[in-house]
Amino acid sequence: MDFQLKIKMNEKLFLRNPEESELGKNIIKYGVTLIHKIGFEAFTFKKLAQEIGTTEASIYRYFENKHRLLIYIVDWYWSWQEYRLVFETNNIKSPETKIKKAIQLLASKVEDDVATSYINEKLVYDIVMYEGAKAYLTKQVAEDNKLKLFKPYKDLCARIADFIKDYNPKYKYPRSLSSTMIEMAHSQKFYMQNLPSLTDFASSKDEAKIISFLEGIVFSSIRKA
Amino acid sequence: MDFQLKIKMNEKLFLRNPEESELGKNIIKYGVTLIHKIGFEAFTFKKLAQEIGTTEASIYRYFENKHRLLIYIVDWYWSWQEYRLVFETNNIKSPETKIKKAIQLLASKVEDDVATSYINEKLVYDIVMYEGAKAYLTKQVAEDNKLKLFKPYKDLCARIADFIKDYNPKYKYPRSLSSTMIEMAHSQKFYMQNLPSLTDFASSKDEAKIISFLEGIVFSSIRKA
DNA sequence: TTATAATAATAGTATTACTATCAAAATAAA
DNA sequence: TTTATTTTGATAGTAATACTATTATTATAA
Repeated sequence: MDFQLKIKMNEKLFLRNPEESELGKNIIKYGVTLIHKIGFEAFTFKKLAQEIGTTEASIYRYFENKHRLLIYIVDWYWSWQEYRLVFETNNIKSPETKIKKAIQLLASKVEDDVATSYINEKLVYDIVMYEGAKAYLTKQVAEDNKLKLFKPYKDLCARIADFIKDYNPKYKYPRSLSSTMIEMAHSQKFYMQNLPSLTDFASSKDEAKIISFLEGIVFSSIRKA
Repeated sequence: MDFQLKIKMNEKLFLRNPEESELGKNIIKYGVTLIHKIGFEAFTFKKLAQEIGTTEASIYRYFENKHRLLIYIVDWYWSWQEYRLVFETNNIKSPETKIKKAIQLLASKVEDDVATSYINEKLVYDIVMYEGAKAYLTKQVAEDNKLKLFKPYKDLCARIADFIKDYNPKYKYPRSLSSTMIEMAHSQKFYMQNLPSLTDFASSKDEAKIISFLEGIVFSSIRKA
């Protein structure tokens, strides 16, 4: 048995579908490694072209600009996480277990999944942690939103919000709690690694504590009186 | 009686102290309005110079680059919020009241305070909401942190964490809860305005709901069993 | 085999992110 | 009040960024 996960990406993200050619896949693959290495601000299509052994102009045929490529990567990540969540919670009844699974998937160290050939999930996880917010923290957020570029994030958020509603239909803020949980899974980890005094977690060994912290927040909030 | 709030800024933020000259104050004042207007990505020192009626080179004598100016503004904001918190919680005993005050200060619409002459707090609030995370989401976060550029944020976080510890000394994650609360006060508002399906808040009229949501998260987490 | 589509090679432009120099103006010290 | 010092303005210049355009070459599909 040999399965391969294929995520259908929003067509507005690209000018030419990167999945449909070697060059396209290389743009994603080396785009991920290069953004991971030098950061999104220093990242340029020229540097990426050198890395791949192609030209700037060729990359511009796939992506309008580097911001779109960032959203592509981030979208891919949220879709991937949603897929994992659906898979892992399948056949599970208990909303509590489902919520815990969600937290665990978002906050645990990512293993290099074999499900996708040319995308390194570990690196993508870091990119979302460091650069993810930059996808929407822009002046064009309204335009980009109209093109549904943030749908994967919203879908994941809605799915977890549904678990929360299942757990306690009377809780008033399921979506806000869901987005809080998702955001904090990533940013508490960023803080832990870079600004540890903003957290109660010391080394990366403290991953279990992040999970305990998030479970605490979520379940104490939605516990029925 | 006429008081004026003066915040002492970290010297590493600038090459020349902008508070000590007209030009310097204009850089801050019009820096704030211009970043608010066009966003941090599109913002350049050249455009700012045109706005002020000075030259690019003159601005570079105050700030090494636009990222430092952003941190300056963001730092000013966190210091200002901490000052307001200290002021508003003075003489209050109850940690519960103090925590509620903190939430209210962070999540409520900012009134244009007269305490500071040349800085428009309302605009700064929006800048922190839209651009604040970009201050630390960079590859140089470690370096910048060594220069103590994030101290104001950490100080505020630590202060609220202390309230939490007062409320319940046994709660295990006071700092993470504090940073969660601070972050979410801003980002739930951003979502409400731009990506409302990530929240349960509709219009900006729903500010009270954000406060109720945050209070729910915080107090249910730290309530003693 | 030819048509068509994708890529490489090259060039070019406006803007960004600075640095350098020197003169003019404002301020402080003698 | 003159002189010295500091701050600003004016101007120039550079390397890199963020693109667009053109044409030749190569791969793929009809």
